[in-house]
Amino acid sequence: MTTTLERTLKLVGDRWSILIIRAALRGVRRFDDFCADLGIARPILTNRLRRLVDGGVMAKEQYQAHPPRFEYRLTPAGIALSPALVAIIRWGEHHLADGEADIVLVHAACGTELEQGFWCRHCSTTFGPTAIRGVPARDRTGP
Amino acid sequence: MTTTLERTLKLVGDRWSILIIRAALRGVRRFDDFCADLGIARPILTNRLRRLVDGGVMAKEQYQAHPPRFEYRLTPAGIALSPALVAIIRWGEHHLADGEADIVLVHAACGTELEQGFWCRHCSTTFGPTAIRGVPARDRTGP
DNA sequence: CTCAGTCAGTTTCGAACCAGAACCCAGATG
DNA sequence: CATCTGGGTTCTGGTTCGAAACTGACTGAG
Repeated sequence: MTTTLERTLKLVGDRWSILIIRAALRGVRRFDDFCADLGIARPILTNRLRRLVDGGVMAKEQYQAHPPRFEYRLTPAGIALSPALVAIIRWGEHHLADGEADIVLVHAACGTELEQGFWCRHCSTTFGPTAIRGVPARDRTGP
Repeated sequence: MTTTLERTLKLVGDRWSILIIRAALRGVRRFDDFCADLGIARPILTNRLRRLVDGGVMAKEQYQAHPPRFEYRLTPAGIALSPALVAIIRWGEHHLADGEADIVLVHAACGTELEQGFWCRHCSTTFGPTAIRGVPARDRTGP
C-alpha cells in the first residue's frame, strides 16, 4: 500500500528538501552555497541532494572539468513543484506568521498579492477545495 | 534565523502529518480510524495529533462524556492547507506515478482535471511561477 | 457476573536519523 | 613547498522513529 502521495512525501517530505528546493529556485547551485544559505550540515546536504537527484527533482552537472566541480539545478519536474511550494509558503505566512519579518508573495508585474485557485478549463471557472473529487486515472469519464 | 517556512515545515513537514490531514479531509475523525486508515503506529499518531492541535491545524473535541472520547477535526486553518495538499498530490501524480492505481483530481461538477494557477485580481490574469516575487510584508507597495 | 471487545492512549527498546566537528583529496594559488 | 577552496566522507554522541505489547476505562453479549 504505497500511494503516490506517500512516495512523494518520502522524497520531499522532510524538513530540508523543501528548503533546498526553495534555495534552488532562488538561484543557489553549489554545495557550499546551499550549506551557507540553509545552515544545513554537510552530511545531510550530501544525502538530500543525492535523494533529490535520484528522484528526478534536481540534476547534478559538472560545470568545470579540471578541478571537477558540480552544480545542482532543478529539473523541469523540480520547477513544477513551485505551486506546491508557494501554497505551503502562503499558508505559513497567513496562519503561522509572527510579526514583522514575513514575506508576501506578489505578482511581479504589479505587486498585488497573488491568489491561488483551482481552474476548470472546461467550465472556465475557478472553484474552491470542496468542489474537488479524486477519481482513479483509468476510469475517468470527464469530457 | 527561523523563517515562517521553517516553522511551517516543523509543523507539517514530515511523512505523516500530510497524510493525516488528507485523511481528515476525507472525513476521518477518530484515533483508531486514523490508525487503520494510514497504518501509522499509535505513539506517532498521538504525537502528531498533539502537534497539529497545538499548531492550530486540528481541534480535539470530546464527543461523548462517559467513556471520554475525542475526535479530531480540521480547523479552518487546517482546511486552508488543502491547496498545498492538492498541489503536492498533483505533482506526485504527474511526476512520480507508476502505473494504474493513480488518482486524478477533477472538478466535481464536470469531471475535468483541474489546473492550478496563480491569479492576480488586480490584473485579472493568471500567471506562472516565474512571475512571482516575495516582498517583506511591511513595505509592500502594490495597489 | 464474567468474558470479549473497543477506544485512546503509554511504555519499552532497538533502529534510523540528526548535528557538529574533524578529516580527506584534487587541483589552484602564492 | 604550504595553503586554500570546493565537495565531499567518517566519526561521535544525542534525538527521534516505529513496531509490538501493555494499560485502563468502559460497553455489550451470554
